Amino acid sequence: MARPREFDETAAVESAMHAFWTHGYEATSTQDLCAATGLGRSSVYNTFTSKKALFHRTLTHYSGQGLAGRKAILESPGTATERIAAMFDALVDDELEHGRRGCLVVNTLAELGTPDDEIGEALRRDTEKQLALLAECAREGVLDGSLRPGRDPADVAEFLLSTISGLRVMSRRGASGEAMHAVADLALSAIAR
Amino acid sequence: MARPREFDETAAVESAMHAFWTHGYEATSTQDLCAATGLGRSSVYNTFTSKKALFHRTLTHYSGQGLAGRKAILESPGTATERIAAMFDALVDDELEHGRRGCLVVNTLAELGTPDDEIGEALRRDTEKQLALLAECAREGVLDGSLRPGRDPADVAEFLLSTISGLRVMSRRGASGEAMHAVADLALSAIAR
DNA sequence: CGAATTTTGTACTGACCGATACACAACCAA
DNA sequence: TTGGTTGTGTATCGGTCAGTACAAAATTCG
Repeated sequence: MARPREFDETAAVESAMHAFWTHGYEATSTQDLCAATGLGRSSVYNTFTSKKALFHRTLTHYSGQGLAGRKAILESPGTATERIAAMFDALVDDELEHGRRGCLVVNTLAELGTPDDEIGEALRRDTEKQLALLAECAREGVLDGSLRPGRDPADVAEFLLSTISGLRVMSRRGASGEAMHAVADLALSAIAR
Repeated sequence: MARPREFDETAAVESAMHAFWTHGYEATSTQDLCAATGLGRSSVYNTFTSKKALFHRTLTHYSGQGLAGRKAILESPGTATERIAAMFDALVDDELEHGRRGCLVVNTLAELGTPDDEIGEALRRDTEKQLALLAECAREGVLDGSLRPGRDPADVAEFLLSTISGLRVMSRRGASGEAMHAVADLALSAIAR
């Protein structure tokens, strides 16, 4: 072995993540990334190869964290309806507390679409996992009687993810917490028993 | 007077609009705009002042067109529920036909947030007008009996706009037409009698 | 201690960015 | 025809972009 790193790689990824999150992919320059992480250019390129590779790293980190948090909420005790309501509450709270950054995945989808590269693949994978998580919850809701039966759980999952995306966009445009809660409540009323 | 323009200004705005729409604000260079419009740099800058000014022009053009189309649908004959369903159908058809560009306003909100300048103002104004249109429809729906009463029309409008945004993001990530229709149907079921 | 290996800081690369300068072309009014 | 005015094409501006070259610094192992 040789000279050791003078920084924490995960911390650097998180700093870069916030830079990309608030300013978007294109508008975040490599200089911005150096400033955000506190690293020199050499360290950034030596560790992360390229801007795009660092963004990909950032995206998978974000996705992993987000999915873990959502999974924790959707697999907590209570009826499926209660858990979905808690998920919406957490989303709104998060937006109000952290300055309406929206969702990195949604922001990236809107800015870049679904590119035919590893970025697009990361976006697709995140979407699939979110849908799987939500569909499972929809199935449980029918069993525990808190969700209306008769709908395809996959459709319910798509509806919930669409509502989540809608709320993220709402937050991005500065909508009030009350308005966001009202939207979540209406969405819930479409599927709750 | 002097030498006349050799191009149609509105056509140039529409060409620029499609460039911004598909690639985003930052990723569209002034060279791209010249190529898309067929104009030289001089003509672009002489006519539109700057990239940002052209984008603003593009955004207001988009907003005006979009609002006019939506207004035509939401003020057509039929119950409010039928008209809202027609609006969703038109949105899904539009996305399937035109290559999943999403909505320029949603894409811009996600990429730039709500900046404290004329761009942000244009985004806010579009949102306000969309909400006003949808709220009026929600009010009519209660009167004609096709929408469930008891909800604040402003909340219903926020819910519908959120669903629209969600569908636009869905389209951007490549969701199927069936999935989008299912989401629209579920959203409608939350507010229809 | 020194040889090998990796990180770090500084300087730099060519390419492209948005925007401009300016000569010239094209038109109208007189 | 001529002078005034505006549009267009070409060349170019300084600045910033993502990425790299390379030497000095810092560590482990022999």
